[in-house]
Amino acid sequence: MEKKQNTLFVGSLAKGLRLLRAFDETHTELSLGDLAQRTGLDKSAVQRLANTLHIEGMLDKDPITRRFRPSHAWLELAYAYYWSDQLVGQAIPKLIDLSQDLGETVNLAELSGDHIIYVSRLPCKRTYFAATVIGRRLPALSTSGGRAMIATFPPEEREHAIRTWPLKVFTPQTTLDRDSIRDSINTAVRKGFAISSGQMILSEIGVACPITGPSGRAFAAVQCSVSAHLWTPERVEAEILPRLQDTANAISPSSQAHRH
Amino acid sequence: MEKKQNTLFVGSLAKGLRLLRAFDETHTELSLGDLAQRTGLDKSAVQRLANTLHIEGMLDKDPITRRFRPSHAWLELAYAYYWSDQLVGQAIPKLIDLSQDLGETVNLAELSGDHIIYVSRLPCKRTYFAATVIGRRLPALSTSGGRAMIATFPPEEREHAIRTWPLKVFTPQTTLDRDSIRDSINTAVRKGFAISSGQMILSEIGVACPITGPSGRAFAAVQCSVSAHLWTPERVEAEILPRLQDTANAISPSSQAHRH
DNA sequence: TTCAGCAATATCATAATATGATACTTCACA
DNA sequence: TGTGAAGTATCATATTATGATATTGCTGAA
Repeated sequence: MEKKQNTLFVGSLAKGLRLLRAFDETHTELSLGDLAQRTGLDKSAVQRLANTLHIEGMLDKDPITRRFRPSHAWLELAYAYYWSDQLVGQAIPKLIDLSQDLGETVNLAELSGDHIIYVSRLPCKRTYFAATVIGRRLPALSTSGGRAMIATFPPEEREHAIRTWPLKVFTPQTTLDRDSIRDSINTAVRKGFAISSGQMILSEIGVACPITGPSGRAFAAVQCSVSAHLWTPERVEAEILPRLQDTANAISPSSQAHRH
Repeated sequence: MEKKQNTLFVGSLAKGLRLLRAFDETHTELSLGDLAQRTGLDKSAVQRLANTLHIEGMLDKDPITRRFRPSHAWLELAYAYYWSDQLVGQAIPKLIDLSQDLGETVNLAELSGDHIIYVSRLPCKRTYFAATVIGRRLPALSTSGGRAMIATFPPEEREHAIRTWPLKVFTPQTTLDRDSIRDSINTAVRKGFAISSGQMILSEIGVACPITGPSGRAFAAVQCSVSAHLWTPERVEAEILPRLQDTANAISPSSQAHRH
């Protein structure tokens, strides 16, 4: 079978993780066959691995359909994550204040490679389900939060990100033109925040401020989403931005190292 | 080494999962030695497994302290979980409405064995960090949500739960007396909701309504927490309960099977 | 600076463990 | 009742994980 590098690598464990990652927003319930297909693993291997994950409580098994689903243990992992991320503990009370103050949806996003990931979300109004779920990963270049963070990078890195980081179409308005993304980020460099419209969801305006530590480089951002039917970018800048910026400034990451 | 049952069980995978579970609220950053100690695994095994988890992106490694931490992938798993749990999608918009309406913290709890697990939390006021984190598991008998659910069980099962399910002290007011818990649950049977005081946090009042499907048996509950300094149980029942109950009734689980 | 002590990392012969082909069973649907 | 697809069980084989040991690198004390 495929030889995975050296003796410090446990292949069976890696394969088991592939089963877990086979589940996503469109694959919520998978049979053995589905799992084999999605992971590219042998039928017997999937059988054994899935059985192990089931016994260990990582997968629920529907007794009638025999299909597997993520178990509550997946939420327990998120629980452990939250305690390990100091920034979240720092930020949560201030985000609550902000969301109550603004009456609009407030998010905490962290940089995760070339994507952002929503770590905390406080919905204040009905929105799409996808806008309420934590753990969502989006291309950093396409989000106000990502642009706000990239704007804090040194120029060469900034340019490298603009040139090479991935893009993906979400709405007809999603910008795939890297030059206009560069303009947007340059504006963020000057102004200290980023605004975007309709990138992820049509008629949605996003505004974000970076959370910068002593180094000046941001690994996280506070973001606010509002409806373009009720707001204009100008009003967002006038009414939302000041408090958003105060909140971002008040959340200073404690001195310890950050994930990269 | 320890022989784990049959040939349908992949020991290495199970061991890898043990590493993941070694992280919790008080163990947020673990060295190889820590991991070996907490999992009871051999030093070499831990080295290989942790290395694998790191390569696969499940553990972040601090380059200077060499210690491991949960990675963003743990949130991605939560993300996948949310899409797989139909109840959450059903409930979220209604919970948002409710929290805006009440101006108080609202939670969605599901039954997970003999514990409840918080699946969705909408904090409206500053609270303890622990009260904002999803994935928290608590003994069902000690929470208003758990009692509300148990109250929907057939009498024998109810009694079995009251007699055997675990209890744990969280505050000086946490009830360890199963007779008084039985009283509380019996009240919930009659009234259709449960109220508790100071069980998890001092000076906190919790009120919960079960979410019942066609079978009449609940696997989830909507719960609201308020400060005992500002509320009395009577006022909670008069002012919060009606809207809480409406919300719980409006969230009917779709017909598919539930995790057990 | 040197040294001691500890933890992380690398190596390797061994056999235990995962492998995957195959056969059996169950279930859904015709 | 029959057919096919999917889940389940078995087993001989050698690949893969094992864990003892050696090496390296780091931290703090002398």
